[in-house]
Amino acid sequence: MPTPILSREEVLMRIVETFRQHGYEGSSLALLSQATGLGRSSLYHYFPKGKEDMANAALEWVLVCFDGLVLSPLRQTSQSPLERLQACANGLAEFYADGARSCLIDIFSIGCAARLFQTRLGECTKTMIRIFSEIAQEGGVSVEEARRRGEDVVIGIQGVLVVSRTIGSNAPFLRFLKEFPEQLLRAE
Amino acid sequence: MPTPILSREEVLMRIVETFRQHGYEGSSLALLSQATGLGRSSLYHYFPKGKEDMANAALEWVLVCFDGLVLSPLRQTSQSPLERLQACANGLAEFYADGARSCLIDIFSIGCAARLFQTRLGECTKTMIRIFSEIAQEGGVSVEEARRRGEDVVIGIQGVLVVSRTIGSNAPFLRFLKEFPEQLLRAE
DNA sequence: GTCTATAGCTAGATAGAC
DNA sequence: GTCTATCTAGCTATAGAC
Repeated sequence: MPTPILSREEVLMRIVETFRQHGYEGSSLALLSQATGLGRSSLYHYFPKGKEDMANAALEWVLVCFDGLVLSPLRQTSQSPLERLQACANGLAEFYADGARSCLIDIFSIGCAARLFQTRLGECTKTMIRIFSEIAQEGGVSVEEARRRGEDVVIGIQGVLVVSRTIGSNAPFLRFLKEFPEQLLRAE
Repeated sequence: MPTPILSREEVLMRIVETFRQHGYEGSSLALLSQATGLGRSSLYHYFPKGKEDMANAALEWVLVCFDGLVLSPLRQTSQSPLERLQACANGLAEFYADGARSCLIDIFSIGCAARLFQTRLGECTKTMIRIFSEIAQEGGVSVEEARRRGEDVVIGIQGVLVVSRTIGSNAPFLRFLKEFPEQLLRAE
């Protein structure tokens, strides 16, 4: 069969999807090979250290995507904090496919992947909390309260993904997206 | 060596702990054997269908524990809704070891365990939402709003466990426990 | 860069002695 | 009930031809 030419980004997207669905330990090389259409050897060509390399690249790539879709709208200082948060909500909807996708930060915090990635995962979570806190502060919320609300938003994102996944419905996810911008900025 | 006599409950607790830490696919029979002190053959004696049997028993057992520690305080109709929720918060602290333990409902919703358990996991999540909603209604919250807040509590529990786990701190978990009873019952 | 082949290991599961 | 031994299958990873 003719090898379909996949860009590195397309390969990474499919690897990410596999890890999201099956977790680190559940993503065998056979699955990753099938998902990317690349043979085992090709995978080792792109990722010499094997599965750990793929997971690392997947995590870094997904963080780039997350930044582009979810965080960069928050930096559009030409818009109001509420407008930026609504754009961010749209980014979240796309990034998580309306709640159908899991978060790799959650997935990689389980099992032996946790030991490999825990430092990075902690950094990411703390960064997300900080960024949402800063938006709340821009919206006039006091420093301490903004810090709590930023944490609450990240808690909400992770929690609503788990709930939506377990009940097999995106309704909680969609409700969360609709409500969190005003929750973050509400008067104290 | 003399075989330590473990009750079925103690065995189950250790199996649960293993699944919580390593996930379904990451929990090899070797790990489960080591965690329980039982040889492979003994494990198959107690759980004839192997790993799937163990995971099933672990899930059912953990639900019994959760009911005893977290949900049963909510049924103490001699107390006010707020008092019951504070007792429930204490139960959550014990059940999740102040946020250090993961939730098996989250863990089993990933990978091939998801296919095995998704119906049960959905039931559990929906039941939890319903129970917290009912407490909110008892506290005077309207039906629709109580439904939303019950969902928010379950979202909060799952989310704060993920956040606490990834940043390696129980501070978010402890704050959540302190705040959620009044959040659930607050005036509309 | 992709292929086949295979090493070397560990997985889950089973058999039969005691 | 627990033990040792073992099966088959799948795993990650590597080697070498093309």
